[in-house]
Amino acid sequence: MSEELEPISNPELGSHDPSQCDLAADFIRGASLLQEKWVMMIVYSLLAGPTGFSELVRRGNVNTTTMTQRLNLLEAAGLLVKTVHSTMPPRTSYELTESGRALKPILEAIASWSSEHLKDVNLGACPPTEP
Amino acid sequence: MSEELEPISNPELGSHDPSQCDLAADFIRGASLLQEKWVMMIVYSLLAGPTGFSELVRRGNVNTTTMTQRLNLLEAAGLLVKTVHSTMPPRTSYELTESGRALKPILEAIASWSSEHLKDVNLGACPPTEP
DNA sequence: CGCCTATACTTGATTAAATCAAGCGCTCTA
DNA sequence: TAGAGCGCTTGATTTAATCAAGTATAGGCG
Repeated sequence: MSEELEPISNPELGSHDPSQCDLAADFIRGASLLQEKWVMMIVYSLLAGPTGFSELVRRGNVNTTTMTQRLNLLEAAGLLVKTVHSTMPPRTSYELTESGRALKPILEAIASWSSEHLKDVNLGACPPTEP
Repeated sequence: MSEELEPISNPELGSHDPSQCDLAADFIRGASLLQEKWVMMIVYSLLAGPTGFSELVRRGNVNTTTMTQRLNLLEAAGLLVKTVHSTMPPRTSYELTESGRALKPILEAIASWSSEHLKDVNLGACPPTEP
């Protein structure tokens, strides 16, 4: 099973200067990855430390099919590494690489941005999900 | 037509401490919005200044249906304002609010992060899209 | 020992979302 | 006056996410 990530759009976003294309292209590469559903959530969750598959599924309330796919994608992109501890009671753990950990300030910035600018836009996330 | 944004997951992402719930909840609110397809691209594009509908469609290579939906969502979230200049040669422009402009450092951080950590992961974005 | 639960997935069916294709009212340019 | 462009909307199609179920096996429990 191979996961492919296709770029989200053509290059010219704001700057039409070809010398600036790299900047826009960099942004597109990063944004294309981060805007994939669950990606930021998974990375955020892994900031706390290495985690197993089922634990990730439980935390994010993601179904296993999608989680497998996203983890493969993130591994291919070099954001995390999968370590198989034992094959047959399946016991795996996922851990961020340096690239993954480098996203920490960005994710924190998103959190503080939304606390400042998204106060009223409530989606009803926090309190009740488990009894 | 009303756009609804539903939260992407349950709360406990890394911290199980209820006093930290707000931090995680803030992150989820922000990430749920930003990971919507095209959202970051649109904001990035609008950083250059107010832009019309068709221009945004051309820049991002997004189809009009999705663009309308995303713009409504972003307007509802308070990231941009729509200004109708004339009703009947339809001339509208979309402009970032302060909330939207506050995302600039975050988007720039994403660009520089991917230039440092995503070099090899090439998606074939930049050069050819239009003949 | 045999029963039960848990892990890390895969496979196939269903549902939700994004994209394509086309069109509308209107005005400005050629 | 014919054609192109603007800012959308509607309906059909393609693509992606989610649900439901199953697999092999280790370890705890009575």
